[in-house]
Amino acid sequence: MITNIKDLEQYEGKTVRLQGWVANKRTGKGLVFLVLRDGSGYCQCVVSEEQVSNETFETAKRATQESSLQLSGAVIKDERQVGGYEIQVQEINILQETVDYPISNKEHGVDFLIENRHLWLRSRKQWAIMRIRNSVKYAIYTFFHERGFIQIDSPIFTGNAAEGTTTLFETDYYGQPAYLAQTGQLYGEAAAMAHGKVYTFGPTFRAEKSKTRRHLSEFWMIEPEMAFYDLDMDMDLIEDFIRYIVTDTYKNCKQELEILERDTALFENIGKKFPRITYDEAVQILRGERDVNGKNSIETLRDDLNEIAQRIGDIKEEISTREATIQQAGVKAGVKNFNQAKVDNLKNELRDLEEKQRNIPQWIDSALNFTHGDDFGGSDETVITRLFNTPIMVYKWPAAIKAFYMKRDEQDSEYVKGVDCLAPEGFGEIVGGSQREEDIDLLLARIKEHQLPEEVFNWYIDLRRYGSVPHSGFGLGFERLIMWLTNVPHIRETIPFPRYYGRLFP
RNA sequence: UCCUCCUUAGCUCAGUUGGUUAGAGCAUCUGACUGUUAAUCAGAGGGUCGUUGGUUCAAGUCCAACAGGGGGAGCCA
Repeated sequence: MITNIKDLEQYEGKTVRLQGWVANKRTGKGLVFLVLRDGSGYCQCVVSEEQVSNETFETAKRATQESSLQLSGAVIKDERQVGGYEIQVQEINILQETVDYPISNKEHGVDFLIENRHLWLRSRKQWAIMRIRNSVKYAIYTFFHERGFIQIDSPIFTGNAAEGTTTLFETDYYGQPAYLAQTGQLYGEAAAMAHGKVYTFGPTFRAEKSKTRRHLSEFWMIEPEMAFYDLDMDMDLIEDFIRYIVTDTYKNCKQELEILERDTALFENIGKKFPRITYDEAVQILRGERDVNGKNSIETLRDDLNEIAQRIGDIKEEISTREATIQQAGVKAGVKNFNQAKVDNLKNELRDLEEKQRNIPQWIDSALNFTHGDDFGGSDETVITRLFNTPIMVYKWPAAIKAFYMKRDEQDSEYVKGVDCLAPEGFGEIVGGSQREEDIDLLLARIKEHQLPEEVFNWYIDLRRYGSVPHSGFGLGFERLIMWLTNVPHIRETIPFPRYYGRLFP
């Protein structure tokens, strides 16, 4: 019988049989340490020359990184180990000896790793990220199921370019043009009129030639839609939803978050009420005209700049000291190499800092000169959310920069009842939502204003023709959410096989 | 589409104002070491410096074009 590594605690002191792959190997005299992974976890397996046959010991020495094997041995409790247990090996049987596995335990560049994504998924951090992705997906289903929502699938082939703004993938659909869906929202609205509360959760496609760490061509979206919900109810739901996901992840993915070295401040602050501010207030905060918790956006940025300049000075000094050491006559090879490695690392850090040093003045400039009525850019969102330690809700947006289906504010018709939820620590937008326009005449007027083809929206307009009700919803980018929770630097790491501009394989 | 940076060993990167035979760490192989956590130490092998053209006595280094990639803007989740 085969045991999973995650279940080892049930077998302390007993002999078990494991199967998996060699994640890492270290050797000592008369000893081989194999770190085995089996998909469920990691476990160090010790092969001692004194305790096994010569044949078994030779086999252990032959086991290279990523070789597949089966082994049996006794389960020993050992607090020092990652899973808390290790195996005293008795027998090993190699299934396949791996030669020249491309990914080592040392650092690699993003491009190389993406090229080897099919193998990279085996790595520890990637393993943790995919498990969190799975856990969050399950939590999303649970959250909505517990609240009486029905999960509804929207089509992937659509005939209309929904909001008319973004570039879509065009394809041939039995001789007529069709587009890969960029949102399921309009279909969600139709389903909400059938079920009351629904949500879609599926892949969406954008053909923008974006090359940034926040964009994918194919990504997953969660889009709830609720009949008889106004904007306030929508915001309440967003807040409950985000808090539920974050809390659930903290509770169920402890080991994974540890592997990823995720700062836990987010999880400790998530119980606090999310501040709700209007777009106008957000603009004041951005321009530095209004402080948040005693912090001013512009001053914070200037402090950052000073700190960076300070650090750059320190690094340059350390580099010249170490280089002087290397230059000295009669320096031992070990000392020389050690210092050279330090210098290389420092130079890398220096490059990152100098990039920031170039960027921050632009951020300050963008913040100070922000024009009321514009949409926030990436840096603006960073500047605002840096001042908060919980997600924030920005609502009441200028109508001109939002989609045609958003309902106008009754008191202030230049604004719409839309909301963006921005994640803290500088992360930026994760949710965009709104109350929808339910009046058929107003909706028709908006479609005209936005110069959208009315014919393709006929079915959508029907929803206002027959029993129209106030309703609201929001959209959440699944990968953005995972990126925020795991704090990985690049969205490409949050999906098993990323698709983005220029990338179709593996 | 625009701005910016990069391309040197299997991987990550040094390589100064152009100047002898191209440098390191990791990985691989050999050896040393009773317990390592990305182990460490000693040694060995491993290169058409992205491609093409130009300047020069001499090009990894300077210039041009092209290709590939990173980051960002726009757009967005």
